[in-house]
Amino acid sequence: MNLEDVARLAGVSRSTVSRVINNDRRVSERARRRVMEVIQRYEYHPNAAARSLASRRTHILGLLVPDALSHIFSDPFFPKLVQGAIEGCNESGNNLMMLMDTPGATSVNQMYRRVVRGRHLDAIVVASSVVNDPVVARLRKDGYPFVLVGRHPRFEDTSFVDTDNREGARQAVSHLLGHGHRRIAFIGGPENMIAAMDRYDGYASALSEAGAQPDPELVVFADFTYEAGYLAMRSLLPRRPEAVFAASDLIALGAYRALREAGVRVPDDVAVFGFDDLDAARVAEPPLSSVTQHPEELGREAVRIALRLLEHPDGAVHEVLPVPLAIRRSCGCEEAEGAGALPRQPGVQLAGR
Amino acid sequence: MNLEDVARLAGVSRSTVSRVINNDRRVSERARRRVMEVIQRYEYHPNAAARSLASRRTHILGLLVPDALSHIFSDPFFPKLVQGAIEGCNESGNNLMMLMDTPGATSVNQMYRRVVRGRHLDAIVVASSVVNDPVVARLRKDGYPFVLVGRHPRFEDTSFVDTDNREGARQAVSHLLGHGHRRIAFIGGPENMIAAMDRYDGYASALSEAGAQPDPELVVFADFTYEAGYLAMRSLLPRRPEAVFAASDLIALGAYRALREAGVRVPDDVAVFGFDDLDAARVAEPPLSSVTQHPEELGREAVRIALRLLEHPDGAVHEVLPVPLAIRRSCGCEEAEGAGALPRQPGVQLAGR
DNA sequence: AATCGGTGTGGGAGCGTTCCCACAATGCGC
DNA sequence: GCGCATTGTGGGAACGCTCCCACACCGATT
Repeated sequence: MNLEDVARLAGVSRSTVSRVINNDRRVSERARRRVMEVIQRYEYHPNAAARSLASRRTHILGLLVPDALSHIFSDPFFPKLVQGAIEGCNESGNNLMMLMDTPGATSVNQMYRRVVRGRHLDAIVVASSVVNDPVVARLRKDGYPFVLVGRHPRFEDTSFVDTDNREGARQAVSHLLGHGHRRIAFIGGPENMIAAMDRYDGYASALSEAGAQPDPELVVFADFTYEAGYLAMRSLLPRRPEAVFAASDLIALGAYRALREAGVRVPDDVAVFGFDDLDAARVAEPPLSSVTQHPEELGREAVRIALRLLEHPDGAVHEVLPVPLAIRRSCGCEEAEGAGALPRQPGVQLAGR
Repeated sequence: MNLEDVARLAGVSRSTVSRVINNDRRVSERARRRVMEVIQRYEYHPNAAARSLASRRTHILGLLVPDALSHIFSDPFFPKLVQGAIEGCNESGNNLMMLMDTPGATSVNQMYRRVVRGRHLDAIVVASSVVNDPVVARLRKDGYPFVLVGRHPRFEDTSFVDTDNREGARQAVSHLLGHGHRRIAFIGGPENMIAAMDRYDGYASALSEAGAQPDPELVVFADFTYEAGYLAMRSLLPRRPEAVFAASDLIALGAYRALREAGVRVPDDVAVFGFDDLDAARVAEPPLSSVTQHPEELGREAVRIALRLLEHPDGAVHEVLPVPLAIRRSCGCEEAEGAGALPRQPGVQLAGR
């Protein structure tokens, strides 16, 4: 079943059918109706390959995520980002192709050749977040349309969406300062990740607003993981911080563990603030105050920007998403009623079989 | 840059270049060398659309995951599955397209039309897991190549990969029985999920091997979530179980919470066994014994089977992956040295900036 | 009555491959 | 020296669309 077949069955020409499909308005109502009828009856759908070949548009966007070796998929950030990107594609009639630099089998080089130079994609969303990703430079050189998730320090003319990491961190630390804490520790992510450093900058800027400055003794750069948070907190304990700002919830939860083992109470002895607002923050004990970010939004917006880029190739778009604080008990606040506690009613089905 | 250009530059015909690219052996060594040189120099890569159009192969596989409304992405299962599927594609020179039935925007119907009938894909991996998924019936009717992640109770002639849910559950419960427990509770997943019911069957079969049978009082069907586990455990507490087999680690961790709140010690008062062996199981307190499954393997194998299906369209493949137990402390065992405890050495960088 | 812009329609060319058939060149047995 | 596989090569047709140009037809303008 192809265009020609539909045309024959509807008694019109190939061109007319094509116009109907592409919503060209220069088609009589009568012709349009007859074509639509045939299309409906035979469940016709134009062949994607032929369409791409003729129109030079594949309606496929790529999403490049970091290599599998990293613990990247134990953090819900990427899954949510993927979900948002798929939604962004669905709402615009596009498709999402996953690109991942799996170790060994396919080098990023091979993948680049195959996918980018093979014209498989209309544009690409790069969610790699490491400062010196060679892919970015290459995409720029090839003039390939792409959008970054997470800003890039150089390359002002490159489009990106980002969470307002700096401002979120600043607010969180200001909040801790508001509780009267002065010795506020920082447990951060890898120093080669822009988002991680932006959060550090926010921490430093909140302190400086209060007339203080970061105490190197109270600052640790680690990984965005539970284990790293645990170890970092253990190393910080002897320095007697009054509060801890963790650059991710996973880190904060690892810190919880170290504090619990040391018999230190949260928030009474040490206040804790996280970043991400994962589900796990809500159900932690005590519920973890955290900076809210929405990776789904990041994904969805990145796709939208990529699509806009195809229409207006010049004109870089920079978009920064807001980061409200989710205030719970771990910072020392009384939690608002129902803000996150577990429900008390069973509401689950109790049954044998 | 296209085939013809390469041909001209190499002083051969279009056909010869095509043969070189497709590893056809009927090419002289001399011609092959000259063609390869040109390809290398200009970084030529064949146009995907043209290729698909002529060869009727897109080298794209689809991965259909359940709709976004579900909490599906807070469980690491799907992310890992996706990762495995990407690896499977990369190692075979294919690409992975994500398909998700996002609510509203695009109905599964539209997506089906666009992607399946538009010949966008060579085959599709269905990871939906609900018994009555209408997509499965439709794919069968259309004779479209597809592989299920998770077995399907009907449709014996449909290929699938699955975790050995029944056997994993059986072994876990046998293990608990081996510790001398008799009143073993079960907290399961949704009753319309095959995997969830397979785990229940394993539970029941372990009991029956021991001459017992499930006590309806001790069986709860819930969701694969932390909250559901928490609520289910609360409802079970009055029934005084000696042990609990949770059909997922998230459930088990929710149960931990309910037990802790009630002042019940694990494993001293109640032993707990989970399913999945998430990272979180290893770092839980006490470390959670769990049935190990590998969603990455599931994804990778599903892709391999899909590819095999393209070569041999008849001949359904059924593959069931083994599920070793990860024994830790929550079931009452002494944990093996280093089997999962958190490291004691800092090993993180301590620094200001 | 001749001219004009606007609207709907049809058909040819082209997108960049693969596949098939034709054919030249080579080596071999007789 | 001839036929005859075997090997390497070239070119046409096809894949199923989109895009562009040509043209028929209409009512309105001169």
